[in-house]
Amino acid sequence: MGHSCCRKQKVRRGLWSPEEDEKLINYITTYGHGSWSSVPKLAGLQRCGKSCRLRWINYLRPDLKKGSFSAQEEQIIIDVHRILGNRWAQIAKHLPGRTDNEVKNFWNSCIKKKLISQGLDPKTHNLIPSHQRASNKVAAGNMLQSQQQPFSIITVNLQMTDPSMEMNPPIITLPAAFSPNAIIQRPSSIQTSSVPILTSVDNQNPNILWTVNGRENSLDSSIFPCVSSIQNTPISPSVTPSWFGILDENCFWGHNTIAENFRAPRMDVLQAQGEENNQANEKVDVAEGVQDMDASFDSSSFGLEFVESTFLSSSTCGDLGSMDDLAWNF
DNA sequence: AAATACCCCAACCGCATGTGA
DNA sequence: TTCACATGCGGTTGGGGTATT
Repeated sequence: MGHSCCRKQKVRRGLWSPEEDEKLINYITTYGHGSWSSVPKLAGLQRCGKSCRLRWINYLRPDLKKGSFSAQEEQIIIDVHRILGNRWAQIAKHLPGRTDNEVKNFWNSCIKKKLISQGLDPKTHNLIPSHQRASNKVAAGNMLQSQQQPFSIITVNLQMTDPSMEMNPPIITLPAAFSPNAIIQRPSSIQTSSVPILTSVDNQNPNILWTVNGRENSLDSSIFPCVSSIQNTPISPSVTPSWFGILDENCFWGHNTIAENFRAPRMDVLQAQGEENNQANEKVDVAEGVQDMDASFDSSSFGLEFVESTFLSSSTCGDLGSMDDLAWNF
């Protein structure tokens, strides 16, 4: 089969020779790549444009970082992958000099195994239950620990204090005691895109605005002029979320202090479901929502900009000099 | 020393999306 | 609006190197 660009002429395949590399480097450094499809002809290469592009991006580019990944880079990959899943190109953007292919290979050859050896599911980053680790089987119908906990109802109450709300997203503060299985209600008047960040709760240190992966971000609340609040009815006050955000139009998601992801559907969604089911079934729906978290994580369509902003804020903690990294591009 | 298994990673493949005629 | 082509992305493959038997 081959690429459409390869059918027109005979093309070489396989590993690149030093001579081919030299030709490509000479051409691109002199003329730039312009249209990749015309590069091989102009550079005197019997390769397809796609192959040239890949070779340049993954290997020949002068700004590439050579050598093995540092521990810090590895941690960044793990952190971003936890949020974005297998979006290698997005992950690589957080690692200057690294390519998506390189990150992907490193993940598949090293990190994946490391996580598994630590008892973590490399897809979800959740702890693999011991019985699954032993048998590598998922018992149908089994519920995670977090799913078995009771849930409470939380109402997000945003107070718009700034007319430039859309440009300055609000902080949402959480009550000290907050159940990770809470149902969170967002006022329908608030668009998802305008609520990009939610703050965390730390019972021990109320001054911390939010934390990710146990790291603290001492962000100045003045950055986010809009103030809001959440009221809830805690049932499981011993567990507080370390962070959470918006998954999509229908639900929130987050991560709690017992290292379990949770997902909370919107109240109005639940109510719609409740018209068909009785109250008992509604609780099951919530549990299933949490269970679906793992499956939906990779393919979810929540705002990447938000996620990246959140990640950058966390990964650069202690290095928060550049607040540009925290820009909200909504 | 030879055969085999395993691992890493460069490169390829197919699909999705973007762009311009 | 449609079509063709270019580009970008993630999954997969296969060759070469290394470890093990």
